[in-house]
Amino acid sequence: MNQSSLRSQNLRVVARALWAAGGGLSRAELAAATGLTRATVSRLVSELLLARLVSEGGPTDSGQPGRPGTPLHPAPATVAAVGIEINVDHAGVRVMDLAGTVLGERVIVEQFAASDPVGVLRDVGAAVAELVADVRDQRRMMDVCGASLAVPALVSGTRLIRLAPNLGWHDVEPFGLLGDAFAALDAPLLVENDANLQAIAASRLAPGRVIDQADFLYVGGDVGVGAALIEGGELRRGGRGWAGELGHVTVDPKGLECACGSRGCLERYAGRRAMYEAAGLKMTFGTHDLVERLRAGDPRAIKAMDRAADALSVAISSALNILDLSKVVLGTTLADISEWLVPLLRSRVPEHLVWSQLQNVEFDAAAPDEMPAATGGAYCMLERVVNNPGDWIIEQQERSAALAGLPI
Amino acid sequence: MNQSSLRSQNLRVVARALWAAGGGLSRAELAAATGLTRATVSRLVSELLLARLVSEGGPTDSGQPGRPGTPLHPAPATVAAVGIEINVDHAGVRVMDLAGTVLGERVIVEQFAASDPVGVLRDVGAAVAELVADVRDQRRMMDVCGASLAVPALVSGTRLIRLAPNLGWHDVEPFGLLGDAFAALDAPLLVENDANLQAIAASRLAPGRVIDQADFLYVGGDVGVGAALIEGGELRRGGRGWAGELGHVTVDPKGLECACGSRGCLERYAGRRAMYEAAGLKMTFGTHDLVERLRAGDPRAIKAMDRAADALSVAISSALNILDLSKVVLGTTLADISEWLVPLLRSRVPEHLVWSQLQNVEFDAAAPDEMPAATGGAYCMLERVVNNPGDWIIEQQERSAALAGLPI
DNA sequence: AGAAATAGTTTTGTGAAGTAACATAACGCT
DNA sequence: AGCGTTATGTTACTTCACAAAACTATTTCT
Repeated sequence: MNQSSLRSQNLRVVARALWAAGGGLSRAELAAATGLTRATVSRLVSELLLARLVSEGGPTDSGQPGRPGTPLHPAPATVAAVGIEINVDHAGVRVMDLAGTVLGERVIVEQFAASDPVGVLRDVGAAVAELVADVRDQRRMMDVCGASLAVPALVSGTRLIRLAPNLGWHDVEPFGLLGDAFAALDAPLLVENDANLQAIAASRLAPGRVIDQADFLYVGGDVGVGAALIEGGELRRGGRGWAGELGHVTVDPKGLECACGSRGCLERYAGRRAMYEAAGLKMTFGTHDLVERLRAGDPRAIKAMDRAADALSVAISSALNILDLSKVVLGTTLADISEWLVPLLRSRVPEHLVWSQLQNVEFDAAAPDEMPAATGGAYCMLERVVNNPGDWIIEQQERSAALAGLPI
Repeated sequence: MNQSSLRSQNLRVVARALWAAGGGLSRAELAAATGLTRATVSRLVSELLLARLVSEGGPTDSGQPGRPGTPLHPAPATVAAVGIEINVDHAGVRVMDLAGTVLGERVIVEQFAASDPVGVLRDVGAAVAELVADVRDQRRMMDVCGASLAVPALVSGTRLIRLAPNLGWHDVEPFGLLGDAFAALDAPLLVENDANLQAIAASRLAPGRVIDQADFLYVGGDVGVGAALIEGGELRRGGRGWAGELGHVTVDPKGLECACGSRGCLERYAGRRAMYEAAGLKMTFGTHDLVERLRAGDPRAIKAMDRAADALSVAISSALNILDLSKVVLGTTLADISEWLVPLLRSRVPEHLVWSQLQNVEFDAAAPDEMPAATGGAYCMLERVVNNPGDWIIEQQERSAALAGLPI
């Protein structure tokens, strides 16, 4: 470490403090929050202002004596990220700025099961480029700091989709397939498992603004069951990013056969397809049908849900025993039926826990969001900037230097 | 962060680089390894030499032209840590220096099941003080930088034993019970679950010297089954330090009843007690009897082991799916029978894994060690010094100032 | 013996944050 | 309105850690 890394470290500390508070802090308040002196904070803030990552608010009437501070905020609509999600029954794109404001979005309801990745990604890439152009037209100017692509898949590194059984994709490298218009954005792309990004969305109110006690197991269900681990507000990806594969945890070694070759996988009981089959329903977009049946008290639906709860209890308790977590957040399909599911889990999960005498388990449903994985992905890319403002500033300087070097 | 934290950060970087290499690096080599300049490394090393954390070796005949470098080593026998472990059938104490050399040890073979924590801890504390005094007599001088106490228990924070079913202890705070002679050492005490510390021992060759690819699930068996997670050479403790409770993961929801109140817990099949019962053996110290029967090809023993392997396959695969780990290290009891166990696990575990097509699972037995948890605990306390040499130096200065202020 | 090569030290320079004083801008009292 | 009080933000100067470069020391090779 040298002095310049000290500087960028403090730049980061200041930025994180401002984002964590959701903005509205003055320089003096930031100094108090970070332990740095007002002079140092002033200098760092002026750099963030120059880079247009932060903007100054109007003076506030505090009612206190003394010179009022100028509140600072994450800069609106100057730097933005694109979140993309592709799932079995829909795709979605969302553009979000550093403040967490959604600048624009598109949803495409369509079946992507057994689809052709080349065509799908080309269309999605074009839609992204169009959406970004629209947003840029409306607002004055906007830098795209990154894009994320959420897929129900095992992803290798941050680029390669190894296996997406429910889409019928394997070994797809999306970056090249999103097309020239997307490439022209010149934004880094993060390819990531959808449950991982949904979990990030569930742990934050806005980019860099982690909710209290953000240590939980996220369980999101769709056709399959995906899970992810949040510890201290951070996603635990595991070595290859495949952590949280709860869907194929064995809940009954003598149970139902699964497409994966094993027996008694959680997915065969608590996946959306499994529950719909057990409830005698036809698969459609969303969970409207199942919720309606449950609300009506349909015995087959209730039985399907009960069986799912049993399986989930075993798998979730295993995860909690292994990970030492005491909070579970349900997302997507499972959030939709949480009204019925959570009471069952609340009574059944502790039966399997070593420490149920010492600590309660908390169950929660994630806030409703049409495209939680796109949201989480956008958070990720925005936080790359907030967590490394120094790198972003240098990158931008290089970019504008390159532009100046190549006159139009 | 300020300049002094920059300094201590670099002190740490240098110390970690030296320890990671196992010593023997010259200042110039350290500079190359850390990216700092030779001048800076020189200054930092002189500080470490002054604090007696590092010592200079004799000149080496490299055969290369140019002035030969002076190799630096972790200082032997100047700073040491005490590792203590208490388990069902034995207790052990080990004193280890910064180089990883065992300066002295004691083993007490005795039954501690349903024991009185007050008496046990008093005796152990006295044994520790005696051992340290012995070592100090032999060597010139020695600072004790910390002590660790490993117990088969759920530990809260780093002090309180909440629940140790197999010892019959609950809500014990060991620090005060280890006695005045122990307190006179004036060393911080870390109380920790035994499997956690065994896993640390399994991930290192010496203090601060992490083995390659130190990402694994450690599974250690004794009366119960304990597990722990090592990721990137670091222990993942979970929020309360209870991570890795594999022993009570449900491997069969309709299985055998367990003392914990649940059914089909792993421990009921793969714990030492369960295996001994199934093999028709009487519990004794160690696993000698079981190993002998297995070697002789006794069918009951083989069947017991096979049933354990089945249960372990389910629990381990759940853990690997959830954590995205692809390596398992077996310790203690399970390491003793790994010759028979590992081939079974190698074929059965992948059946339950989502990514078994994409990645192999590696199984290993931990290196034999009479008291792995004491070793791991000593590593922990020694690494506190290596990872924060600046803090240690300040602490020592304060200590000697206090001594000077209170003349004998 | 002298050149080349490498190790470690010394000196000087740079840059980041701390310190302290000051300018600025509000409130409140007389 | 005028003045003191209080808090914010800025400026000039100091401190300190690391970088750069020159220098000394010690070895091998020719």
